[in-house]
Amino acid sequence: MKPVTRFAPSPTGKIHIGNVRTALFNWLFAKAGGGDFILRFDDTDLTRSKPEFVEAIERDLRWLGIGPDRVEFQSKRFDAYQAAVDTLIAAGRLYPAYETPDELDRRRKRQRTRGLPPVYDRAALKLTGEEKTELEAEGRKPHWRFLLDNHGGDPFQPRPTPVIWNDLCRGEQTIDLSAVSDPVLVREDGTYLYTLPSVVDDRDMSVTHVIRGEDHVTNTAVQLDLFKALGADAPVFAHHNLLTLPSGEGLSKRMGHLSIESLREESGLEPMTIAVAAVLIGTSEAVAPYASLSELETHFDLAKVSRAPAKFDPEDLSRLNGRVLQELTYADVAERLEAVGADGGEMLWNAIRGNLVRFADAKDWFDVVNGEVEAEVEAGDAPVIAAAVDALPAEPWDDATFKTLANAVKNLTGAKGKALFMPLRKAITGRASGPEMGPLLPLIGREKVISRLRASAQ
RNA sequence: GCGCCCUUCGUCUAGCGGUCUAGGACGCCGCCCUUUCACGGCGGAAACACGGGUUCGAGUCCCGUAGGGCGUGCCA
Repeated sequence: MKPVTRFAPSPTGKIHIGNVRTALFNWLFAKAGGGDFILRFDDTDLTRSKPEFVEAIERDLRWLGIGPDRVEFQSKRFDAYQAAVDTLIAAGRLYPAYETPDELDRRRKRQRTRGLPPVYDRAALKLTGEEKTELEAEGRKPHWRFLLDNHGGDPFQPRPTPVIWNDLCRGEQTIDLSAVSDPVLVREDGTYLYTLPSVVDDRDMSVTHVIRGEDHVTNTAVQLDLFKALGADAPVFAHHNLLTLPSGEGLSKRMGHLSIESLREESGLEPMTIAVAAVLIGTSEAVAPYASLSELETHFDLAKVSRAPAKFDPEDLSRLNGRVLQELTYADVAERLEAVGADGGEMLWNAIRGNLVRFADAKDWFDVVNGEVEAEVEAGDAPVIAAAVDALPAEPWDDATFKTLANAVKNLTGAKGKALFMPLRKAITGRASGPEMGPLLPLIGREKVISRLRASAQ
């Protein structure tokens, strides 16, 4: 059976590398199995969900190369959720409760101070018909809780109720449902809470594999019970470890400069840099500069994901980016170079790609080769530069011309090593560091070289 | 507080009782290449959280301690 996976962000903000980890795990898993990837917007919270975040998330994913096979919106599926609610009520698995959030909060605190797990005591289950009528007469509206399976025990004396599944990342998992509160599925106002739409959608959309962060493991136990209550086959689950910053804090804390949007636009990183880091950190695979998602796919394996949280240092991203850039061929980047006015041909790309940290740096080198440069040379450099003017060979030039020039200057001035090369590099490129001079020199051409040397010899 | 998970070089990790004088990757350091900086090539330093068991033998199994993550919501 072809796998069907989904990524279900709520469009209430921008996504970061942790979200991309989940999205890519799902996308890669689906593609590796020849299946489909669904982008499903969890926009049941109509007030917090914003169309601009829908767009931003789609844009970020598209930029990364993650094309969804289907896009779904939970806000369009309320009928299906209501049908599930009716089914559950008819089955006696959904019951009305009337406590206010304040009451529940106080109750939890009391349990906690007594050293008890803060599990809902199912008091609402004891309400008689008259009591409910009375409460509603007072204007109270119920919220609805899903009655978790107890293995047939007394609901007020829950027995240990292990829910067991084989997790593709974590191996066999066991969660005791008797330590979990009956989850609220429907609010007073009739809106649905995460758990219900998630399960109903996974069922209706034939999702075969749910791959998500380990913060969902308890949810999975509950959802497995809900699948069963709805008479649906449950998908296979996988819970990957979470990424943290070097300080140990979660990624969402510093969303500002770590959103995908900012990594793309402010930091100027390559999509594959983000993808490789997002997928491979926290696994036993080495983080390596793969050139495409399909190449990444061959190194991706849920079983290689660690069970411990992994530290991720944003500082490492720019170095990785340089390695990614270095792997790109002229054919890979020709269009992009053209678009930013930095297309100096294959020779130039090959000359500079080993020295780029960000793609935008290519434009700088294009300008070094084709535009004007301003050199900062020291007084002591003048003799070497002056000698270079005299020694400049006639064209045609090739990669060896710089060596010829350097030797000639060496003979004229006696300068050697750094004292020979740095003045020439600085005068000709306006930079103290950069790609090898050999390939660069013929690209700049004699005319520009000589005028730059003259300008610096002053 | 309670529950679940986790703890090997700076970081990500391999290791599933003897083959571990603990392997790889990134980073770091050095050397080479380059008569330059960088790129590249080669090499080096660098770790089993702690304490008890079990065993002929423990990084590997068990218990405890410490530390970390997650959960414990009418958030997702």
